[in-house]
Amino acid sequence: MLNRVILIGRLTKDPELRYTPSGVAVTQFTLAVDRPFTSQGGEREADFIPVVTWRQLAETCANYLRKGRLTAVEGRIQVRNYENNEGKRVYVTEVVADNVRFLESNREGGGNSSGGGAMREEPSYGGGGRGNGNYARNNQDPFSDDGKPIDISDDDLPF
Amino acid sequence: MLNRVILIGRLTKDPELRYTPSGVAVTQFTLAVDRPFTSQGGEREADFIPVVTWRQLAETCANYLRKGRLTAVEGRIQVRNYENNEGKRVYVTEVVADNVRFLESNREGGGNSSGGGAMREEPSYGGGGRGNGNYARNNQDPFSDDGKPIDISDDDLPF
Amino acid sequence: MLNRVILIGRLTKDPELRYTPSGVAVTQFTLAVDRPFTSQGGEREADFIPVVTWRQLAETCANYLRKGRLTAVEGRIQVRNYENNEGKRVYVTEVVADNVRFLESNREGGGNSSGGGAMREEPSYGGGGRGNGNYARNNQDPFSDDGKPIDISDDDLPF
Amino acid sequence: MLNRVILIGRLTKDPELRYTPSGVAVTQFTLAVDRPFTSQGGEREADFIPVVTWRQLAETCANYLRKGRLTAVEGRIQVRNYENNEGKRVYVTEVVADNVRFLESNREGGGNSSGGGAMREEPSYGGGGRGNGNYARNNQDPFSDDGKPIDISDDDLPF
DNA sequence: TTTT
DNA sequence: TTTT
Repeated sequence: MLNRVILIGRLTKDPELRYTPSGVAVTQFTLAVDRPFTSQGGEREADFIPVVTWRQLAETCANYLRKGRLTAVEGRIQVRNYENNEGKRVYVTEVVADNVRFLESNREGGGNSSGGGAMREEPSYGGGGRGNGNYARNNQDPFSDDGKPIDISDDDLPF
Repeated sequence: MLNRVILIGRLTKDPELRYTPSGVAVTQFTLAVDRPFTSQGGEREADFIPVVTWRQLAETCANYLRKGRLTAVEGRIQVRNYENNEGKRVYVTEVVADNVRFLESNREGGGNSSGGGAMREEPSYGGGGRGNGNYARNNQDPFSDDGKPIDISDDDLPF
Repeated sequence: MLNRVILIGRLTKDPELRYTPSGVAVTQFTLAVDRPFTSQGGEREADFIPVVTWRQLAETCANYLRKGRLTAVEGRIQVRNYENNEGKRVYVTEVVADNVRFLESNREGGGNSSGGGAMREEPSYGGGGRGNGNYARNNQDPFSDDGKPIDISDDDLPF
Repeated sequence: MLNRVILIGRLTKDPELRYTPSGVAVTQFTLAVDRPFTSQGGEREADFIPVVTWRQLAETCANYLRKGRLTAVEGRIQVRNYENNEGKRVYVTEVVADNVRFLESNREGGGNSSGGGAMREEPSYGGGGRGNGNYARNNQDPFSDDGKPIDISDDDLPF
């Protein structure tokens, strides 16, 4: 009934913009979120949390986010599942973002530090597809555990 | 740097209380959280989100939560991984709760509706283990995707 | 840049539906949110937090919420100010809700306990006014500190 | 029953560290949080939200936060009230923080941009007072509406 | 009575 | 000036 997540962390890589078959933009990235404590043995001090954004927000994220940038994400936890090529059901947990805040502007080329852009998704119930439709089916998918792309289809559209 | 989750949903089963080898109580359950929208084809309208609680909070949850109860959970997303029996690294995403609210009291036996108990974890940095130490190694683990118990060890203690 | 609030509490009174001069529905109510601890002297164990909802969500809240009902609210903190009749600037802090969950359905008349309704605001940027326009200017306003209605005007529309 | 706030904004002034009569550290500051939209008339595009921190967290905030710094705050909404010098009950709404993240390190003197410190409050139920006890009773209080200090006393301790 |  |  209620499902809300807020994260602040850093991108582990540059984000990856793709399009569904019907041309809807999707951007995925992973946030490294430092834990507030250290483990006994000193290991594992961050969680690596997959994030998905859709449509206009996806395009803005692809344009402005880069590896290492401090970023705030608001969204909800989604557990989707699909059948992998061995016929096994695989569960993927990710955060579907509806609000992303760029806490660090780009530093290269003189580096303004004037705040950082921002974006909030405006839900478009039944809106038409955007984007150019070139679905990068064979892209490396950082969320797949077997190095194969996850089939992101229009069925995965969050609304 | 910041990792906060708030969920309201219903338990898919009775919670499961176990103990780590050193005797720390752990309770796991899954929350079914209805999505605010319906999918095009009418399928998949809830997320099933695994939740873990530790120590005193684990024992309170095991005592008071039951299948179907409406429950609020506050915590953080954790991504742990372990090697399964085929030598493959498996990633487990779950919510480590530090606050659980029982939004429905028990209905059986006359059913008071007087509010419902509550529990907030008091972090005990370096505190001693509680519980009786009988680690139920062969219990069915609802989080495992292959029907085998996940090795929950003291390394998984969140603080 | 980010402003998110989640509350679970009980209504201190029935909600109050009004309309702005241009006919936009507004519903206000106060949530009593119990604190997780008791004060030394045993006093003050709840916060009383004013909540505002707009448009369709306002109408749904007015229809379904009642005094005493357990309710979850998601929104943002807003600090507005206005000049009172003594020419003094008064600051009003309230939660502008965009998501309200009814955690208890109505009990009277046989009492189904089958979940409770829910509502999420769909932001309508520049949308037309709804409602019948009868602005109850002389209604008792529970948020006013002097028994006079706070001038809720179209300037207060959150988007 | 549940009361959670997360804010990202900038300090409007340097924070102010004081001590209660029994020597407990308190730091107050105001966060300017930009709204995600602009008003019709172009006015009021930020909320100015008062924040209070206690004990160790208060001292860390006083040490590291400065006017203008981008800062994340996690906590709960608190509505306290006191009687002002005209015998009138005044209501003060503020966020009691238990987690503060410094999203910008200090820029002066070469300016590292290496992440920023952080602090999470460890609740000390019934713990003894810290600090040196010099309660600055006549300090200017930024939260007072009449230029007089609000009586922050040990009764206001959040636990 | 405010931040960038 | 409050809810259960």
